[in-house]
Amino acid sequence: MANLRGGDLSRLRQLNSLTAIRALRGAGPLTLSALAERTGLSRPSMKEVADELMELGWVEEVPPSPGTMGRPARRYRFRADSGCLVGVDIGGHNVRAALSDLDGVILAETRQPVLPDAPLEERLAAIDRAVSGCLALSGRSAADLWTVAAGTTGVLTPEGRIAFSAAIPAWTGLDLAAKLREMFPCQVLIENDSRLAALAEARRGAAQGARDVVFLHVGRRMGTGLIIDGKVHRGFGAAAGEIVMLPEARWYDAPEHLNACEVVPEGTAPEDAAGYTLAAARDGHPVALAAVDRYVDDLAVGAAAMVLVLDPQMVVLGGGFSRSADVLLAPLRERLERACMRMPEVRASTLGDECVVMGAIDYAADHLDRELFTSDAPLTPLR
Amino acid sequence: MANLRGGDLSRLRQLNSLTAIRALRGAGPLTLSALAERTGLSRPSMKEVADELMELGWVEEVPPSPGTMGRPARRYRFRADSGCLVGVDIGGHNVRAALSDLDGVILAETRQPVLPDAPLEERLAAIDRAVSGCLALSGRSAADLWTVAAGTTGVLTPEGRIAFSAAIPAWTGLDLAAKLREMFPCQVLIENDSRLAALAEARRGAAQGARDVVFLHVGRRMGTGLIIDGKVHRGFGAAAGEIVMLPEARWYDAPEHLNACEVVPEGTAPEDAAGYTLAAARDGHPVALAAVDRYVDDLAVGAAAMVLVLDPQMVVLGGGFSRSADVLLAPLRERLERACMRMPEVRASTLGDECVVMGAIDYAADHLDRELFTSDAPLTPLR
DNA sequence: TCTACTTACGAAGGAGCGCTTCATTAGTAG
DNA sequence: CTACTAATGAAGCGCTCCTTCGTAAGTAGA
Repeated sequence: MANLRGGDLSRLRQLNSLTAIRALRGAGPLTLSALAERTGLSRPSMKEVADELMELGWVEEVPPSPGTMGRPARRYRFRADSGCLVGVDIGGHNVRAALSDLDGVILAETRQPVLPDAPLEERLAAIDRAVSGCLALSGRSAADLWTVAAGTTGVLTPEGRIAFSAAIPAWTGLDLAAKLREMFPCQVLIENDSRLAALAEARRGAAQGARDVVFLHVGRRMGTGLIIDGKVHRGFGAAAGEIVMLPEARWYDAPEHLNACEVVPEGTAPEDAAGYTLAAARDGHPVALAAVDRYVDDLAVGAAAMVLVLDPQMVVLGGGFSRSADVLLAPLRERLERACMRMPEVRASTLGDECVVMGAIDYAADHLDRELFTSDAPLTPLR
Repeated sequence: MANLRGGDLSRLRQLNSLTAIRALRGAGPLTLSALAERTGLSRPSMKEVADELMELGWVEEVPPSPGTMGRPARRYRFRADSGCLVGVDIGGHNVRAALSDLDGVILAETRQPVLPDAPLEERLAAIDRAVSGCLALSGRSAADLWTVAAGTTGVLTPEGRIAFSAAIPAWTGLDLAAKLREMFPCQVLIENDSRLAALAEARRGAAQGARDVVFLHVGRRMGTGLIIDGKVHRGFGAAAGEIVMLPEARWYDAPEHLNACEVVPEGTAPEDAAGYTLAAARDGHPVALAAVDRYVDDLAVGAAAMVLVLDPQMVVLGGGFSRSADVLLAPLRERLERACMRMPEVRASTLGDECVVMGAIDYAADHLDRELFTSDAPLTPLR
């Protein structure tokens, strides 16, 4: 029962303009005839719409494709380059950023290392450098920025404050949304990093095409992201997916099975320990295999809870340990098979370390689409 | 990226007609001027739309309201009576049905007792009697039926077959959707009963207005229903909410704590046992209180899992035991408070035994709305 | 009962948008 | 150079909504 407003002829024109933009975004440059066919409009009407969109700067003409029969047709394309979106992944050890055009096509990526216990200002400066780097690499300026979407570890509030972050001590309590709004003169969105990773996997990664996805971040810390009906599910208080808090789900201490294994050399840094165990398990070392078994036993409990609650089409394994998915997937599948009502597909992440920035870009693009296609306001001129 | 079709003037008229219907459904009979103001159309245009809707039978005129200044204004109302929806709750011991108009306003209700181990044909006959009864009570005929929505216990397939039902042995394997389609010459929808109860609570019960709701059916069997973003969440394989299958969630055997309590008199039928324990607990009987404590301990584990995964705005306690919500709510809240990241509101069901039929009606009404307001087909004449 | 006031009705005229039709134009193929 | 193909551009039509204005049908007060 959303919209009670009727419309007049300008509303119809607006609808048709948006339909044309949608068609162009979906299928590259199109001729007038192709556009008319796709939208169901007549050619003359389509022409008028296209002229108006050119006038406003949303669309531009490209040279006709040569070598066709008959008179060469005008071709139009959506000006995805008339603005840009930035995705930021603010992690403990790195700040990553990516810049894309309005279609979400990545144009530049940067990474800025930062220490987990670095003071607040230092991390914010790293964010600034990462974004500036992307702008420089792609030859854009801050004025071209339409949206900055940031993903970070920790529990967020619906307004974009950091309620708590174990990985980044200086982060807890920060009003990140406000800080970023000071830094960037554009729309700013904040989300949890696992949720953005889940979105990226659902849009361009292992779970492409699935509407309901459970993303499991397996690493030194456990995290999850839910995609429900194609959208990020954040929950009423932006606290969805925190099953790690439930002792009975056995997630909190699960990574210890890998860290405390005796195949790990004496004096290994805690963040590297699990890697040894997973590598040894791959080589068939029985002690390591037993540790992995205990780890997956625990992992499967929380995972089964999520699968039973949501019945997703797919489960995607991401995060640091998912580099060893070959060791983890089979036993995880086996345990889920036993526990679940209907077994979902279980896959390893295909996007790796860029998962979160990609998800941030997709999140920003989604937001833009919603603004564009659900608003009642007429299209505004660009530039 | 749903709709790539543009539209001509008839599409605009269609949009405005639907907007008018929506406005009329939302706010009773309206005068032309009021309608015009709400929809943003001019009065003359509104008149034309209204004339067309009257012609098609979707709208009719009602006598002007007397005692107003100025010339009396024509008033129009949506003809919610031009069709009807039926909701059916197929339980172990009863088949309930309710009939509503197209706005979901209940016009008749019936109940048909049936034995849990009754053969298939007998239960189907009870469904037929329950629905016929509603039609008779409201003076309608089967030809007025637009949609029949049925909720039943058990695990369903996405197509409306019964994959498994513990409560109704004869039910397992049945293609219920097909059977009901044979019986009723209209749209037929099948859903799990707990999901429909959840929908009813979210629309007209304890969780009114909440977009994300976890409904817990507590009784001799445990069940859940999820409302996410205002819609029933069924999952990819229609198996969402089956957390009772997970041993670590401690739901499966939870009711035993109440059944096996020593305050239950010797020889009590198993379905009545828990009632004694809950009643004794209300009276402060220490043994019963201890049993309730153990029960809620278990209940809270699965509930916390769902809350942590989804972060709903509200948790609603329904099902047979929710009649003793006064005994259960406080301890459940206390345990959730400890386990959860963000504490949702926890309330008792306000709809009681009619929960499922109401939910079925709401489900049918939702389906109708989607068909009406998202289709590209022009409005068809009624009658 | 009559008059003033209020509010809705209905008809007329105009503007915007999309449609169809048809002669024209700019290419390729032989 | 000619035939063929496919897009272009202009003209005319019909529909939907808009604004404006005189008229009609009630109530309130003298």
